[in-house]
Amino acid sequence: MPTDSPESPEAHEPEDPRLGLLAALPRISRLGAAVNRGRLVERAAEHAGLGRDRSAVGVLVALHTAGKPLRIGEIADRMQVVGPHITRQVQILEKRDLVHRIPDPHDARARLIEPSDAGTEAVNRYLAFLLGWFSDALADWPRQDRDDLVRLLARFADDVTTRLALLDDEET
Amino acid sequence: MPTDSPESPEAHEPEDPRLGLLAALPRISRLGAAVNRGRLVERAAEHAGLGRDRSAVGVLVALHTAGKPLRIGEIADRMQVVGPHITRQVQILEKRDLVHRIPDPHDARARLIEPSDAGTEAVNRYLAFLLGWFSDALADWPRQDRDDLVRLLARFADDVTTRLALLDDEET
DNA sequence: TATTGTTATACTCTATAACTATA
DNA sequence: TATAGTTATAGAGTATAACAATA
Repeated sequence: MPTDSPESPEAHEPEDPRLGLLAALPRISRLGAAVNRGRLVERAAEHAGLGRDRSAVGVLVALHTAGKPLRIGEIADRMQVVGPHITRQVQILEKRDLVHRIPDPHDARARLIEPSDAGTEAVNRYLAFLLGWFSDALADWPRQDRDDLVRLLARFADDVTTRLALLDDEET
Repeated sequence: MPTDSPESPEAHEPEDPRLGLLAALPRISRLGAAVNRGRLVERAAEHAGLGRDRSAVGVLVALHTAGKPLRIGEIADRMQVVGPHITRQVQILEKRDLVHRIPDPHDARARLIEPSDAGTEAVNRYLAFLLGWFSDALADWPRQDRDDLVRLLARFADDVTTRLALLDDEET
């Protein structure tokens, strides 16, 4: 029995939005775990010939998403990790010829990280595998719901990303 | 230029649903990272007096979500990790008196893990902090969008969880 | 014999600190 | 002096294998 309902004006009383959100948090967590470190992504990586280097795969995905070569720092920001971690993942990827380092024309301190042909092909296979799996999961959904989910989820994630950046800034 | 558009019959041509999904994947990943291991959850844990034990916090959240004592194996399943990991996190939590082990009346091999009063209070503060932050992020959204997001996200996550369980089963 | 959990061990992920080179 | 990146090191997160106790 709710303790904080000073009035109940109508049958369609809008419930506390926090209740739905509370239920959503663990689900976001599980979803994130599934996309970041479950057997599904393990399989996808295997299918793409990427071994079991989750973090290095993340770098390739970040490069794919950006659609252009990125500096170490940019990759670190997008992945929400610190620089040295990316330095090492990139070294691993470079040893496997999945990425190249090219000089940044605007700054001699930095290098741009660019996927090789093999890297591009691998990340494409990786994403195609994941995409197929999630498409199957949504196959029975009404188109409207599917569209809404993708649209709202994108907006939500972008809002959250923006606010997290503010949080980090204010920490400095 | 798209290479796979055999026809363009109308302005509102429904685009390939995979395109939106492709854009959604990295966002799910970022969202998951924010909820599972960013500075936000670090702050929330600090605010709740839970130190920096992300994984142990996860156990407390799992217990809170379940609303009842859970066995080690059940916690591991819900968190998508293996048993020994949970054994250790629970040992840490027990040392801090944040959980208790009680015998499982139905099976002498197992024990049920139950949050202590301190553990319950801590996880409540933790979730309240997170919930407040996410509520703020959604504060400017139209109520309809907010409701849709929460509803569709929950359904999606549950679908995915079900399908992941099938994946694990078929691996055995 | 199968299942629940624990112990022991090792590998991956990620952060902090100290440093180098360029701006 | 500030910024981009690297090296070195340490700690958290997580898995696998071998085992114990109970079903």
